[in-house]
Order: sequence, then C-alpha cells, then structure tokens
Amino acid sequence: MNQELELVETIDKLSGFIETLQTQLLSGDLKGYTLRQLYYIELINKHENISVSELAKMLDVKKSTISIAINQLIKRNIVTKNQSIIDKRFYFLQLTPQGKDIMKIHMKVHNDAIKQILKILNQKEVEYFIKTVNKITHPNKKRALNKYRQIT
Amino acid sequence: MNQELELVETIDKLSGFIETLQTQLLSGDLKGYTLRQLYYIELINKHENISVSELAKMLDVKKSTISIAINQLIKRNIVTKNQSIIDKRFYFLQLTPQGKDIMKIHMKVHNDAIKQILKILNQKEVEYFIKTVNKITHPNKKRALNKYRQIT
DNA sequence: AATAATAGTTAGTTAGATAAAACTATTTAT
DNA sequence: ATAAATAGTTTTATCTAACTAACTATTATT
Repeated sequence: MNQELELVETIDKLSGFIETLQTQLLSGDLKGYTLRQLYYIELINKHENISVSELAKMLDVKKSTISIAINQLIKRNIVTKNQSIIDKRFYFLQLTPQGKDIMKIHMKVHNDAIKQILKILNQKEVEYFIKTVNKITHPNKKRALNKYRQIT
Repeated sequence: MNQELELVETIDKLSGFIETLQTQLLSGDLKGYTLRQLYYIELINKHENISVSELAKMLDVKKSTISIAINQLIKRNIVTKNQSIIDKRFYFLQLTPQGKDIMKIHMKVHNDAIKQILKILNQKEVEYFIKTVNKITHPNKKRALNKYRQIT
C-alpha cells in the first residue's frame, strides 16, 4: 500500500480517536453540558476576567451569541459576571466553585486519556509522536480558537 | 516540561489540526453542504445500494432522521433512490453523477492535506507516525461510525 | 385469510447555536 | 454639551439535527 493512502487512513483514525475522546468527555459527570459550554468554561478558566466581547472576538461570533450562552451558564451557577468599576460597560467573567469543579473533571478526563496512551507507547515513541505532530501542526501557528466546533 | 503535559498539548494540537481540515472541507467548492451531508454522501459512495434503515442503524439514529436527510439530498440531485423489485419496501440509495463529483472534491481536499504533510515529514517520520497512531487507535477496534459528529 | 413485522414517510416538536436589529447604559471625542 | 462609539442585552428569526408517533405500503408468519 502506498504511503499516501496509509496516511489518509491514519488521519481518519485520528479523527475517530479524537471523536472518541469527545464522546467520553460528554458522558459521565459532564453529561449535562454541551461541548460549546465546556469550551466557554475552559476559556473563562484560562482567561480569568475576560469580557463578553473579548470572548466573541476570540470565537468569531456575535456578542449576542456569547451573551445568551454566558447568561445560561450564570443561571446554572457556573459563571459569575462582575461589573468593572473603572468602566461600567464591562463585565468580567469568572468561574464559580462549581465551574471550577467542571473544569477539574474536564481535565481529569483528558489526563486519563493521556495515561492510557502512555501505557501503550514507550518513551521514544511518545517523543517522536510529539515531535511529528508539532511539525505537522506548526504551520498553522494560530491555533484555531474554535476548536470545539465540528470536525472532519 | 513533563511528558504527560506535553502529550495533552499535542492531542490538543491534533484536535485543532483536524478541525482545520474540516473547515477547509466546508469552504471552497463544498461550501453549500453540511458535514453530515458529506458524510451521508461518503457512506452511500462506500456502500452502494445501502437502504435508509441500514444507514440509520450504522449511524445509530432514527429512520425518520435519515429519511428526511436523504430526501433533501435527492431534491438536490445528489442521491437517487430505487425501489427494490424483490422487496418493494426497500429503496436502494446511489449517488448521482453530481454526488460522485462531490465525493471526488471531498477526496481531493483530503489528499491535498496529505500532500502537505508529506512535504513536511520525511519517509521515516511518516512511517513512525502511522505506526504510532495505529498503536494508539488500535484498542478501539470498532471505528466509530459517527465520525462526523462534533469533536473535543 | 388474518395478523405481525418491516421499510420508509410525514407531521409535529425540541434543543442548540447562530444572526440581525433595536435597545440601554456608559464612556470618549469633538 | 452633544454626538459618536462601545459593551452588553433582548427580541425575533433561522438552520441543523435530532426525536416521537402515527401513518402507508409491502412482506412474512401463523
């Protein structure tokens, strides 16, 4: 079999693998959330005190979209919104303790998956794998912010 | 940096990479179609003369869902439906020439992506990469049929 | 021949994600 | 001080993808 065809299949397998991770993520303790919600939570965790419009820019969607999504999370006690004292038009977003718990579970699912991989691969293989993926993904330096969208 | 953390990032990069492929797929000549539609087209291409209920089983969704989706594709002249002579309850699905064109474009986008990768990696790297991915993905022998769903 | 099961359709509904446009409140610029 | 810009909200509407349930047509079973 030629290498090109094999690579097509490999990429296909990778898609499937990543999709499996996603399915795992959405079952178990995070069943009640959508991918999109988990992604919002992740972004707010990463960029504490981010604003609605910054989120909108990051994700390249309208403010209204974010506003609605965030207010849902606020209703569910996952996010809080604090008005800026300096400029009262701004609201800073933060995770509640419950939001942080969700984040922890999310990371645990990821880490568990990684541990599975580390069981299968040896040191050298992991090294090469990381190097190769870096080589492949490096050209797209700007890591897509919409990573929680659908995938091929 | 410890290897576990690096792997987490690597998987993240891979997600982004695959998502980029997907975005590429849905722009350009295939702009007018959804991922789900392209997946139906792919399945019908692969399993010529498949029936609506077989598709439904494959994808683990209700027949009505498939029925509606397929009839949309028929309206758009991408798929044809031929009643079985032996058992008139069954209809065999096939791609029209237009449907086959879509499939060709779809595959071309994939192949172009692969060519990009082959430019970046050398022979050995490709070999190792394929091997490693096989190792990682092998445990999940049943390749998810829902691969066109959302991904982590 | 009557009843079960199967394939596919149709109608109606729901959920999620998005957008446009009109709006309020606030700050900045002229 | 007035006008313009900005942050965020709300309303209305759209699209996709899925579901349930009732339906028709056809075939298989008893």
